[in-house]
Amino acid sequence: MNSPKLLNVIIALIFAVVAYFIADKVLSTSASIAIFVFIAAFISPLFGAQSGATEEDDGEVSTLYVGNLPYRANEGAVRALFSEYGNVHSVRLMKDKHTGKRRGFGFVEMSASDADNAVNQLNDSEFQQRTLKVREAKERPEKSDNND
DNA sequence: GTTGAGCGTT
Repeated sequence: MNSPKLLNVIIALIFAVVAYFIADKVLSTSASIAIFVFIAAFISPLFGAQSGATEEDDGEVSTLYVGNLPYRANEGAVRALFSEYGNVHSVRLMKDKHTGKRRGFGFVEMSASDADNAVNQLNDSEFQQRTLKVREAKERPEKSDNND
């Protein structure tokens, strides 16, 4: 199960240990325990969300390719736009790995049925005074969990 | 700080 939330949990754990050492150096020993409990309470919902599946799962999630996006557009606007046509699972705007500038295209993950509707509605449509190009993603499977 | 067809990252 590869999820970005898992990374947040690991970071939270490291942060808890670091906070424990810092609290142990600065504050007293009893207080350091309180810091650890405080951090533990912070990462508690993270574990619950991982084993509880609190997010709505429609089962089938398709990845949509969105091109011809304006450079001033952000993921929030794209997510809001696609949210009008269906349940948006995730929105990722691709940026250059060297400069960090937006390349003008991104990927939107949403339900298969809603995604098909969003493609037919948002494809060649006007967004931020620009014509959007919405299509199904060519590569990258949704199931990236292949372990022998 | 720029540009304008395209298919991507832990």
